[in-house]
Amino acid sequence: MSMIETMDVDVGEPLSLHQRILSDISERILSGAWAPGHRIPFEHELTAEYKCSRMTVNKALSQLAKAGLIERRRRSGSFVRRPQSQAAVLEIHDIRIEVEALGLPYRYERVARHKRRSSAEDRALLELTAAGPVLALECRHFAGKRPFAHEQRLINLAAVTEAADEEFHAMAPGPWLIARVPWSAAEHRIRAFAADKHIAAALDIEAGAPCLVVERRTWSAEHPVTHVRFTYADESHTLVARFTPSQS
Amino acid sequence: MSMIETMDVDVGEPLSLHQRILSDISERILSGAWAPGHRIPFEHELTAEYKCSRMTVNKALSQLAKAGLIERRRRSGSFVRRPQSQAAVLEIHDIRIEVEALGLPYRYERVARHKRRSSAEDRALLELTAAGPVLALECRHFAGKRPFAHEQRLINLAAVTEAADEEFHAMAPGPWLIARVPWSAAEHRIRAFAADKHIAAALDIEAGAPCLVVERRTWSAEHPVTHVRFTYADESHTLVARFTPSQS
DNA sequence: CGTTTCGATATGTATATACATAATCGTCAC
DNA sequence: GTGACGATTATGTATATACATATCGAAACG
Repeated sequence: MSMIETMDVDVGEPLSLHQRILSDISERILSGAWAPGHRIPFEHELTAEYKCSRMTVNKALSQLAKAGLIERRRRSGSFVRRPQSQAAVLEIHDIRIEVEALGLPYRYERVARHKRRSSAEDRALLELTAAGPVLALECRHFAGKRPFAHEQRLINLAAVTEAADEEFHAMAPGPWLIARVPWSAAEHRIRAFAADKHIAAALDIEAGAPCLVVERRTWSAEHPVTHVRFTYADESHTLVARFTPSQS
Repeated sequence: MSMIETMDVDVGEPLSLHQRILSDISERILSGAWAPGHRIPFEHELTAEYKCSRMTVNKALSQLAKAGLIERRRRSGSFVRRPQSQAAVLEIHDIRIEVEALGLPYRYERVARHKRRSSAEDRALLELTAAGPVLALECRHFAGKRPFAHEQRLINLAAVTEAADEEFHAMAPGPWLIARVPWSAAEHRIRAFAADKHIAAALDIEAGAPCLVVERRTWSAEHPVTHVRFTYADESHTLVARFTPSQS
């Protein structure tokens, strides 16, 4: 307990053994040391290398397999996989958060609200099969004095009955829904769009200006909940999606 | 073995026990039966319910925790978490695949190729700190007779030396790189853009038309590899991102 | 009354073990 | 040669067990 502290092992945090195996192997794969197709050591070899039981190694390798980094074949071993499709994680934040991240004051405004029996168009947007009551909303989100985004939303009242009595004067429908309805699936469509007259007026931009449009459909346990279309005013507004191979 | 087959249990595939626990619980959470904040049964209770060992239950719950559906607290139990940020998975396919999925013949064309010492702009795009050789490429991707996408790419030759001698006449740089360089991280930026003269000419569209632009930066084990900007011609071109809570 | 200590409890991690399952290899009979 | 078949091998799944660790709550104590 004197000078032996000079060991150059960087302890950092005390990683659990199975996490150490996991990060060891993913690093070797991602650095290219183990190229795609390479057979990684058998469980019993790793058992020896890390001096642990097969269960621990197995848990780590199973996780790597689930993350898509390796492929496991019985009797043959485990092999480094080539990433097939570039999948990136797109974080879609609440607009208030986005605006406040820019350091600007956020303001919300409800433009219109209609309760109606779903039209054919409504049903197409919500992917509803049967007719039923829906709530149609139109809102604006401001960053400082300027309109930041325009929101057109449909809520399936059969799935969210409490929404029928909500005016959405003070609270935006997004956060309101998130707080109430557990959502099990969502689909986003992203595209470029030339502002039409209505949108241009609402966002105080020129007609024909390119806008980023994000449409989201949300389900809660098989039931369509809501469809929303956000149109962003700022031409330079960007969405960011990252891919970093799943670690733990 | 006669009429007892009328049991309304849908067997489907023989799920492993721990997968059954997993999907059971996630369904109860996503359907709202167990609301956010609800304490789910203790491991020893689930052990009794499913008549299995604690290890099996533990494995399933740990997975749910990693997927972010529940939060585990020692001594207190496991609780349903409120989804905090909407994260969706964006699949970014190779353009050839995208075009062929539309049922159209795909064609690739290299427009320009320059090898040069990196400019300040190049370094900014690649997030390079030091100067070094880069390869700048400009390409077009066709769907049938019409231009589908325009590609502007920079390759960091310090990281991918073999690219220096490649002409990219027949093969697009995307698949070429994928086949050679293991990438460990990628960042995508998505935005709407009004076509300038150069892009409009390359894509055979009108100047000022709204285009979807996807920029991707790729790293391989800490080294910047490539930066690419795709500009899509078709105004109705959409990216799709899905979120479905991680199952297995 | 406040603080400290300690036991109970639920999860976290690892082991040794067992048997199932899939795939490959070698052998042997035809 | 070749086709069938059993042995071998690596992974897949589950169990019982053990001990570590964080934390809550209640009893003990100043």
